[in-house]
Amino acid sequence: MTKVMIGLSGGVDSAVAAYLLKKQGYEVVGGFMRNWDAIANGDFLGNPTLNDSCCPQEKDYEDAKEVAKKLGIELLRIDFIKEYWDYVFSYFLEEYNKGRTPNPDIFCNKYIKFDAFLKFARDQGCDFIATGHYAKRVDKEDGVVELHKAYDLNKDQTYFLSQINNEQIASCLFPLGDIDKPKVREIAKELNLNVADKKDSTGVCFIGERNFKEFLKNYIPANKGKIIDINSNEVVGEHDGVMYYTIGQRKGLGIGGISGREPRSWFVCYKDVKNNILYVADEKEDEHLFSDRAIIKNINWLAERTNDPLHVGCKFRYRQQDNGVTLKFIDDDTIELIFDEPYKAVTTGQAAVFYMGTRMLGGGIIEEIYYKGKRIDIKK
RNA sequence: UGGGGUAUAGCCAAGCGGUAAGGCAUCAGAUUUUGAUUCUGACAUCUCCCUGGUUCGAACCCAGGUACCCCAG
Repeated sequence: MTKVMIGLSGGVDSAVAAYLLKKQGYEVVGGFMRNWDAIANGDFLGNPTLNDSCCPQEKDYEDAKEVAKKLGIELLRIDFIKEYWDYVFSYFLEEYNKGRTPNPDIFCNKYIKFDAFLKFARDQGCDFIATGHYAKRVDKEDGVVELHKAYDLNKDQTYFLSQINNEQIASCLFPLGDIDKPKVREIAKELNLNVADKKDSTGVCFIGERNFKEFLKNYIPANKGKIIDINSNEVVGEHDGVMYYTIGQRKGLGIGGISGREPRSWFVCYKDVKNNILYVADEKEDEHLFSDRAIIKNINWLAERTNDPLHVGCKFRYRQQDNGVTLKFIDDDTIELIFDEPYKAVTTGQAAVFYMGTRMLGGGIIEEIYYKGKRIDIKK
């Protein structure tokens, strides 16, 4: 009998995924990962649950235990706190310190859920791991395994899986690939699962929904500086540290009305890390927010390598529509992207993920961005 | 201590005798397994710098203060 270890998070998605696997005839065992320890990791500022008698992760664990009991599967608990810090969080901090905006969850998948956890599962004698991600595994006749967008395009999470390789994909099952979220909730209700109505979790995985700036302050000290209007060069406000902001951001700038000017919303369009200056524009469609070309590094390519330019769909952030781009390999680890038209707020450190139809071809990390021939992510 | 101007929520700013527009910011909620974006809602009620006065009624009129700004010195 094929043995599968499902990552049970204590949420509704993985619970239903576990049920579906069982129904399909697999021998299923659950694995609950714990990757963040607020006390050990010095996570105090802005931590709303620090003083709670039971931290939310323990609540999730209790939920997962109840699900496992109900489904009649064994549940193992694994700590990856050190691995998460070493492979995901230290990278995350490095990126922020460079003034970029990383996506930790993509690296959490690459190094924790689809690597450390996979190894653990293998040691436990499992043939596959499975998760509650919304993504579809497609097995071709020739043995090739492809990863496609989920049937529920609204919940599709292939963006977060863009750094896992073919070998990892081949070792993983995604039971939710062909059903949508409402159906998942429905199944959970039919099974009378305790988590049937549990709210979807958001925020950085394992850390959760938080005041992000306060969270970062635990690791990146505040450093006040000027906010400058990129168009007029006037000082229009003061920030707490350029690291806390990201390109395209509107909230949290604290810029009020300015005498003699029409009151408008301001958007971050450039971060001068060296001089600790935040550049903003007061127009939603300001030219400084756009770019038309990018260099992508850390390429994880799942399809056949091509030297010819390829026109594909590209997401520069989660839940964004596919943007048309022409992709060209510079070398194995570098891709140049020419955009069909200028796109807004493409941000270094974020992932660019490529699609051909529903198939995810791979992805990489946005390294440099250009507009009209000029590099705009560094040096104004 | 000559002249002129302005004082309305955190910031801009309407209002010109009839019972405080709007925007920005902020906060809350929705959306969201990154950071953002987006959407919805809340947000001056011993109140309009202070003290008096006129009036049925004043942020708006009058008088006297106070603060700041500008031009002359």
